[in-house]
Parts: sequence; structure tokens; C-alpha cells
Amino acid sequence: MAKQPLISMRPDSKGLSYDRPAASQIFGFIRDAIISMELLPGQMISETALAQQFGVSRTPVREALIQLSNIGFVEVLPQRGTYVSKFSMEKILEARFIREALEVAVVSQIATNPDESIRLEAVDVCEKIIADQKTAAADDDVLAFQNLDDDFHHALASFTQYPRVASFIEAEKAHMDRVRNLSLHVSGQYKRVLNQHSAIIKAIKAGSADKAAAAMSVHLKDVYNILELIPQEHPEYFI
Amino acid sequence: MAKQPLISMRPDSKGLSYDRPAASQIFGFIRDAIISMELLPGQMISETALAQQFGVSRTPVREALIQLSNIGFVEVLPQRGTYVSKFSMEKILEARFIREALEVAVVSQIATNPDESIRLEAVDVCEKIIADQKTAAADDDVLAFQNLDDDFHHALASFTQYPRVASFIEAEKAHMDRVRNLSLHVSGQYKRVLNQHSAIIKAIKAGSADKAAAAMSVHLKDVYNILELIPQEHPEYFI
DNA sequence: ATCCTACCCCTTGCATACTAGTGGGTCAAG
DNA sequence: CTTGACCCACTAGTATGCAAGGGGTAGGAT
Repeated sequence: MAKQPLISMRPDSKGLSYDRPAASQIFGFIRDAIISMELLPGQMISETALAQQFGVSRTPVREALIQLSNIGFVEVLPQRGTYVSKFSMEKILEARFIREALEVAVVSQIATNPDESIRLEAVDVCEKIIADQKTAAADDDVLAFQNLDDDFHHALASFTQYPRVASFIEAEKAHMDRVRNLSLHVSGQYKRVLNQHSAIIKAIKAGSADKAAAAMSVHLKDVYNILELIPQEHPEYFI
Repeated sequence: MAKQPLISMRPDSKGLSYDRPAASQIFGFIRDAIISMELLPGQMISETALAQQFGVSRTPVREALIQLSNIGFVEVLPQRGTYVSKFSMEKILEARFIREALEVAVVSQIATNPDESIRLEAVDVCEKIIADQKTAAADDDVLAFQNLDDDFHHALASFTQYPRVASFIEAEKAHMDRVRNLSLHVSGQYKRVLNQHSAIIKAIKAGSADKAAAAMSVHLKDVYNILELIPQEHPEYFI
């Protein structure tokens, strides 16, 4: 029997481009497929099958899978197979802890940055994003709202001038997005998220690291609280 | 001319063991060699040379190098070579930022842990470590003192019950250790470090997250301040 | 003497082949 | 029917060979 393809290629991306390492492109494809739940937790993904599908050899696929296992998206069991990681409440809380630690430090640093122009620019950029989010909320456009949420947190991190901080935050956020993509009861949260984002920016504008940190902490705890129900809804994806 | 071996094998480790993947062992060897400055910043390390030295093919070496590039220890330039990463003040400050964010969150969490027994156990373990550090300081044993410093920070992180937090902190610490191993004017810092460690534990014992966080912040800033001079002492290892 | 060009060597990226170990399915014996 | 052993298909781990591109060097032209 002909096996189903593991990852559905979008028509605009007919395979891999030639000007970039194949391994890195494959890494991105698989990562996105895992975040979007196209590849389900617990599902086996064999190097051979992926290699055939991408039209490459096992080598670049294997290198991509190694990197995915580093960020906790897959688990490689020697001589047995490679599997998409399942969820667990512990790992979710761990990701929240790391993300909160980093994002709290980010807003604290921005709020107390001696170079006032950076603080003002950060406020400016983020207020624009919040305005766009209001529009998206009014249109009930969940996808746009979430993309702008990404932009908001990424913009803040980028103003620390520490690129790895931004990428760490995004990595932890990706774990959450994966869980969140299980159920889309995200709408109805618009107003709370908007108020929390505004509170963060207000504190930064006032130059108060403590208030900004507290506001970020409240925001993240609230966002993750929504995930509490999901293990019961989808026990098959949890350990 | 016969080339010098890139990594000196310790006599007790006559090569690789057979019961573990070669790639992971090689990763450890190279990482340790980089931290201990056996492999110098800017030095080229070719896949072929390492493969010959370990008595394996390029494949596991290559996989190890990919992982090392993920944690920022080497830089792979396609068709040009793989090089041990040089230092830069920005990267050092970035590592400090990440580490401080995480460790501040760690002590805050422990200090406010509703399960008081965990807090008390953490205090207990860390006080023992501090006592050992006093002995090491009295003996002027730099190496023992630094190992106990590792233990101290690792012990704290482990009491969060989030294993990835501990490994992240260790990874960022490794970047600092690499710089610190350039010059050993660490002795003479004993008393300050001991006082700072004690202050952290005291705050945790008192259940004050704010004070514990502040004490950790002070400690880390102080430790990294020692590194300020090193770029002038060894400009060849900096970008 | 200087600049330009062609070539060659060395690098990493990728493809292919082989090894070893795991799990399941089948078949035979009790 | 149950249970055990064996075999086979499939897995990841490793070895090896080939492709493609960058950089230094030598040699010729100016």
C-alpha cells in the first residue's frame, strides 16, 4: 500500500531551494509541520520516508532531526524510530517558566535602559502592534491576532540587542503554540490580552521595571492558564 | 609535516566507548576541549582531521560539530571550514543576561515555593556546598572552589524541578567559563563570592523572593565584571 | 614590479552503502 | 489455545565516495 506523505507540500514551495543547505530547509519544514499539528504527537517519522518525500538522501533529513531533538520537538530512539514528542504538563510548565524568566528580564531591561531613545522606540513599535491587534480583534481574525502577538513579543526581545534571547523566547513560545493549536478557543481572549499588552507598554513608558515585569508575568501566566483544559480534551497527545 | 593532534586524548580514555553513540561522545570531547581552551578561539578544526584522530568517519564528527554550532561553540562556514568561535563582549553580555534572567527566576521560585520542605532542602544542600567552598578557599584550591561554584548553581536550578532550566544555565555558564579560563586571577575573589552565595541562601531561607533575586543579580554582575579586562589581555581571541 | 588569471587543493554538503540492533509476525511444539 | 523460538523487515548509526565551491599560489601578461 502506498503510504501517505508525512508532510503535505504547499504548492508554492515545490520542494527545496538550491541556494540554501537542504538540512536547514528540512528542519524548518518539519518544525512548522509539528507546530501546526500536521505531524501529531507520538507519530513516528522515519528518516527514509522523509528523505523520499523531500527527494534527498537520509543525511540532511537526519541532521534536521538531530536539531529538532535538541529543541525537544522529536525524540530519537536508537534502532527503534524517531517520534514526534508528546506533551506533558511538566514540559509545558517548564517552557512557561523559561519564557517568563526571559521575558520578564527583557521588559525590565528595556524599562531601565539608560538610552531613553531605545525605550521610546520600543514603546512606539509595540503601540503600533497593539493598534493592529485591536483591528484584528474587531475583525475576529484569530490568525492575524496571533501573528501580531508573535510580533509583539519578538519586538520586545529584539530591543535588548541580544539576538539569542529573542530566539530562545520564540523556541519556548513554539512549544506553547503547538499545544494551543489543538483547540482554537482563543477568541474571547482578545480583550484580556490587549489590556495586558497595554499594561506592559505603559509600565515601560513610565520607566518602571518592576511594574513592567509584574505585568509581563501576569500576562504569561494568564495565557498559559488557557492550556489547563487541553490534557483532558486530548489525552492521546499527552504522556 | 605531521600535524599536531587537535585534542590530546587523556590516557584513561583510549578512544571511544562502544556502548554509546560516537557522535555524542565526540560532542562531549570537543566541547570540553573548547571550554578548557585546549582548542583556541579562531582555530580551524576540520571534520577530516578530527575524524582521523577519533578513529571514526566524518559522519559522527560532523553531527557533533552541528550540535556545537547550535550552542555557539563553533562556526561552520560552508566550503571554507569550521572554526572555534571567538569571543565578543556582546556575546558575553548576552550570556550573562540569559543566565541572570534564569537564575533570578530560579531563586525567586524556590524562595516562594509553597512546598516548604523543598525550600528547606535547597537551603540545606547549598549551605553544605558553601561550607565546602570555605574549605577550598582556605586551601586556596581554585579548581575545587570553581567546581563547588558549579555545584551551587546547579543545585539551585535542580530544585525548580525543571531539568532544561539547569541545562540552559550550565550552557550559558560554559561560555563564561571559557573566557574565565583565559586568566586565573580568580583567587582573591573567594570572600566576595562566598558572601554573595550566603546572601542568596539567607534570602531564600527567609522566603523573600525579591531579596534572593537581588542577591543573585548582584552576584552574577560581580562575577562577570571580572571578565572586563580580558579583551585587552587577549585581543587575539576576540572579534 | 604588479596585477590578473587559471588551476589545484582543501573545505563542507550530500548521496549511497553497509552494520547492528529492535520488534513483530509466523510457525512449530507443548 | 498458548507459548516459545526463530526469522525477517525496518530502524538508526556509521563508513565512504562524490559534488560543488572558496582560497591560496604560481605563472604569465602588462
